[in-house]
Amino acid sequence: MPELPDVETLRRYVDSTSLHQEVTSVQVRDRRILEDLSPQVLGRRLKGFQFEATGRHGKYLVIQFGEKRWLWLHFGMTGDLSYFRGGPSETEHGKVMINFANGYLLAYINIRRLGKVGICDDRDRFAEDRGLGPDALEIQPGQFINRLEGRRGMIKPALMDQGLVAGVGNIYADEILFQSGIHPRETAKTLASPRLKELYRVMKRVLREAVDRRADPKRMPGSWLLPRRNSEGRCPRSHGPLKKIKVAGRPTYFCFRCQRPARN
DNA sequence: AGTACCACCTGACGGC
DNA sequence: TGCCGTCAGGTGGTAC
Repeated sequence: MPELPDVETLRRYVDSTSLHQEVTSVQVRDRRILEDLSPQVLGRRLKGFQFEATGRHGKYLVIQFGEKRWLWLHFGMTGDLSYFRGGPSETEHGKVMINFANGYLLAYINIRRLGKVGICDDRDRFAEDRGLGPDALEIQPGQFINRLEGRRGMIKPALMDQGLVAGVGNIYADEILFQSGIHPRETAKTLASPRLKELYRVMKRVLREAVDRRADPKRMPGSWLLPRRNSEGRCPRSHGPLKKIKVAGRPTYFCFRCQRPARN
């Protein structure tokens, strides 16, 4: 799941469920999820504190629990959160369970365990320390164009490069390129600045609309690629069959009519 | 600088 | 039914 719109949806979920209640204990079912942190230290740091505020940078969710105390979560490909009343045993794939004084708990779920959870004390340096570029919903057009133009590589991997722009993953990269009419293998260098500006606008619009729809594929507009992103899918504009290729090792869907590769 | 490939993981699915 | 290969919305490392 978790690209920017999914993580933003999870952030709002935490806001609406888990703030301003005392943490009574923490269980860690799989310590490999923790980055440079033992379950004991995590429990000790959180116990007695309350979650006060949330933030997000790209695909990272951060939760403040004190002055200069932040819990950060990355969800990998299969991460999720669930807030419920009951015992931690009720979530088979819950890897980190945070128990609150009201008897509810917030479970960090991750089937494939390709995610990480950690603690940091400097929110302002978080993105920099992890080598993340500006958040895709915060980045300014000039910044975006500067970061992409002149690159010799393909546009799709550039769009997904978290060091350039943070938040776009495989699914939304396909959507953004589709709506921009850009072939995923096009080199960034061949995209003149007006086209990059258009790409920027489409990126923002797609991500905002996806957030508005709570990142739920069933809610996405019929004009989007996302709901048809499978081997039988057809382009919502040209009605031609979607092509499936690998770009930078990732499955990539596009419409060969609407997304013509530029001939240099 | 860019690319290709591997590794980390588990579960779902199609083919035989 | 059951086994097996392949694939999946992420990232980091390595080698060319």
